[in-house]
Amino acid sequence: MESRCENCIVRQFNSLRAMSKEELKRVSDSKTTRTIKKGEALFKEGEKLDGVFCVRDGVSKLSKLSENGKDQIVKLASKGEVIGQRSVVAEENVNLSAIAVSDMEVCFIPKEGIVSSLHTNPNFTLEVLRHMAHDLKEADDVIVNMSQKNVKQRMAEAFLYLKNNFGEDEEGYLRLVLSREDISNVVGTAIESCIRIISEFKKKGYLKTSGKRIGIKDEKALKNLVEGF
Amino acid sequence: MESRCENCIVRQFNSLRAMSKEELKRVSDSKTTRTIKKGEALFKEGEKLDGVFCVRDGVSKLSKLSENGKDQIVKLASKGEVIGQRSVVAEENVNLSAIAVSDMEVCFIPKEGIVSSLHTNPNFTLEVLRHMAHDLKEADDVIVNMSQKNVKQRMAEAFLYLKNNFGEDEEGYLRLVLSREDISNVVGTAIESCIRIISEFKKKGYLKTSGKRIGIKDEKALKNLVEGF
DNA sequence: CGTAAAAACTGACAAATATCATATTTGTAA
DNA sequence: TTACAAATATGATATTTGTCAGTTTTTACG
Repeated sequence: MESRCENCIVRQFNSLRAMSKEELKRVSDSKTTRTIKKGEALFKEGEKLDGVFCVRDGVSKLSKLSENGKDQIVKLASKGEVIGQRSVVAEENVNLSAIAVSDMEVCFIPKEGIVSSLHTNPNFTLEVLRHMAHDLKEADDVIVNMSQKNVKQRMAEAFLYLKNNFGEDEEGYLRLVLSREDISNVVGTAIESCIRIISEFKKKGYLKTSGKRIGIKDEKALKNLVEGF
Repeated sequence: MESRCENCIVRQFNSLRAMSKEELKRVSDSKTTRTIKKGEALFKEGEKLDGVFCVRDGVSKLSKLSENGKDQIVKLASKGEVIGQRSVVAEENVNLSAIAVSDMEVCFIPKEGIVSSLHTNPNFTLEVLRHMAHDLKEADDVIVNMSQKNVKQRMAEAFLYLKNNFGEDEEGYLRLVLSREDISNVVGTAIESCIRIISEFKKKGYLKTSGKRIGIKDEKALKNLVEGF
C-alpha cells in the first residue's frame, strides 16, 4: 500500500487534507505504519498519547470500561478517521480505550507534527475543529437516543447505522461483524437482552443471521420501529 | 455592566481571550446585548444561527425535544460560556434548543467576526478547538453515565454537579434552582421517578428541600452512591 | 478431525423504571 | 386574601430490562 501520506487516499477523508505539501512531508517522514490484530488495543483509557492514529483499514471501537466490567462503546472509527485527536488537542490523557474490532492497518503520527501545524496553519486547525464539531453533534445525538429511546429502538437504530456506515456483503449480511457483546455495548444493554431482541427481530422477519453475521431483511420495519410506530 | 468586550471579565473564561485587540474591537462593535427572561429561548432546534451567544449572566439549558414530548438536557451553559459555536463552526443548523433556566444577560456576536478570525488567527481557532475537545469529553462521559449508572446514581451525580458548578446559597441550598422536570430531563428519567428519588434522599438525610429549592445535606453519601456503594 | 473454550442462546425470575390516577402543595395574579 | 393553575408528591400497577442459571452452537486449534 502507498506509504507516503502525500499520496494516501485515506487522507482525503480527514483533517490532514488541509495540510500544506511541506507539512504533509514532515508528517510522512515521522509517521510509522502498524498492523493491529482484531482484539488488540491501540491505547487504553488513562494513557498518555504522544501522537494520533490514522486508520487506513479496519475498524476500532472507542469505549470506556466501568468498575462493574461493562464497557460502553462511544464510537466506531474506520478508514480515514483520526483517533486520539481529542487527547492531543486538549493535552490530556485519553478518556477512552481504542480496541480493534477487525484487523487494522494504521499510521501513528507523533504529536509534534500535528501540534506545530495547529499553531501555524489555521486551515488545518479549522479542519480539525470542524471534525470535532461533527463528533460533538454525534455524541449529543447518542445522549438523546440513550435517554429517549428504548432498547428495541436503539437496537434497530444500531443495525441501520451498521448498514449505512459499513455496508453489506453480496449475501446481504452486514459487512462489519460485531460480537453480540459488542453490539450490546454499542446499544447500552445487557448481552442477553441484545440476543433476545435479535431473536425477536428474526422471528418478525426484520433480520436474518448466519453464525454471528447479521443481515437486514426489512429495513422499513426497523425504521418504523426507531420512529416509534 | 461593562459593555466593551475588551474589558469584559466573562471573556477570560472562553475562547475570545485568544483574540487580538483588533479582533476584539471588531467583535465588540458588531455585538448586541440582550436580556432573556427565564423560559425564553435563545434559539430552537433546527434554526439557522448567524452568530454565537456569549453568556454574561444566568444559565441556559441545551436540550433536544423528541416526538413524545420528552426533552433531554445535554448541557447547562452559564457565565462565560459561548453557545452556538458548534453550529457556526460546522456551518450547520443548530441541533439543540437553548432555553433560559434563569434570567439571562447575553451578548450576540454575528458570525462574521468569529469566522474571519477562525480563518486567520490560529491561536483563536486552537482555543475554540480546545473548548470543543473539552465539550466532547464531557459528552462522552454523559453517554457512559447514561448507560452504566442507574437512575439513583445519576440523580446523585446531578446534585453534586449542580453544587460544584453553580454553588449553594447561605442557607445551603443549591443556587441554581431547576424544576423537577428539568432535573428529570438532565438525568434522563420520568418526572415521577425523579421526585420519588428526591423524597427518598430526603428521608435518608442526603438532601433537604424547601419548595423547589434543594440542598445537599450529606455530600459523602451521594458520592458513595455514585461510586456504587 | 475431535475437543475444549468461547460465544450465542433460552427460560424463569427479580429488580428497576415508567405510567396512570389522584392528592397535595406552592406560587401567582386578580 | 382568595382562587386557580401549575408544580410537586404519592400510591398502585404495568412494562421494560437485567440477572442468574443453564443449554446449545460455533470457533479455534492441537
